[in-house]
Amino acid sequence: MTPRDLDTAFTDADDSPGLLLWQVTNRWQAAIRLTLKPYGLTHVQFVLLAALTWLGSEGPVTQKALADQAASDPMMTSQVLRALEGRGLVERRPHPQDGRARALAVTEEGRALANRAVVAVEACDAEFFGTLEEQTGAFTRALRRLRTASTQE
Amino acid sequence: MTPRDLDTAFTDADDSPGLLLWQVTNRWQAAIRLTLKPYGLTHVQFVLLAALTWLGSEGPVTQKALADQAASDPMMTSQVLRALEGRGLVERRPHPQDGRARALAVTEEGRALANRAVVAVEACDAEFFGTLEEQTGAFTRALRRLRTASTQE
DNA sequence: TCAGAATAGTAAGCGCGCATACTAATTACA
DNA sequence: TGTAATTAGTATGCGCGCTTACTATTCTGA
Repeated sequence: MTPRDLDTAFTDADDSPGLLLWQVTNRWQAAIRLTLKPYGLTHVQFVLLAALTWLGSEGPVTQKALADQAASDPMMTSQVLRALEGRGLVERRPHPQDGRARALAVTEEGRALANRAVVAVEACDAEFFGTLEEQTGAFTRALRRLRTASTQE
Repeated sequence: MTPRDLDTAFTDADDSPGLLLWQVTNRWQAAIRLTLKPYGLTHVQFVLLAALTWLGSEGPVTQKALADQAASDPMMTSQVLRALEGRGLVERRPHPQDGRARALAVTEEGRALANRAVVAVEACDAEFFGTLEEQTGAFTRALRRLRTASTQE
């Protein structure tokens, strides 16, 4: 197929890294959604729960700190954490030092769920990116470079 | 930082290709959104308008055919095309052969807008993926492989 | 000390991506 | 030919990603 009415530099839409990135991410999201369905978690819920579990339950973690760690925006973080709190997976106490902030903590149930779900997610990722074989490292490195580059702008 | 309470295979979250893919795509979407703002187009609107312009205005193009070409889902396609029709960028006539379908056509104004916007989008992509330099080809190939692999499942 | 700037968190709202369900028209097949 | 299966398109609804605007609290510096 040849474009007649569109002045594009690409012969085929399959050569556009942007479009491909978009399509691949949509498919990856669908795979993750399917994987997490048995655990009753959405992707963002899983990411925040896992990140909070990662950060540990000793020091008081604010929503801002969690959002930074998970690269999630503050609004989404606030909304999802309240949902997780409603399910008893997370606690949101007032922060001892900062009156504006929340002191987050994973419950025992939340930690257990995170650890069960993370196994499934990593298996899903391994399957999804498995087709890259020995090029997985280069692909991951490229993604890391793109992320930091677009942050600097 | 070391995970104490999460049993993960990754030392750092930056090693997960899935998380990186998600973050990079979010930043790319933000860049595209900013680029298309002066043209009054969202990303999906641009993709569908450009794809329809690409397909040409001679034969009757159905929404299904356009959705397949653009890898957009039928619901989104329907909704966005009605918005584009409201702005006079697209026409949605009844299909001459198939009573269920719509015969899509770009208006002159729509074609002109698509051609102006595509320049900006390709410049945005060039800037965004420019940091990959000579590895851009390998990156694009990896994305293409991931897309087809996840389709087969 | 105290007024202004910065920060943590939330409300409301918009467009996207997708799932489910439905209507109307077409196609396939017995 | 007539009925079943398929297909094009749309309504509804949910969660995501983000923007704007707002409150309450903390920090900063004259």
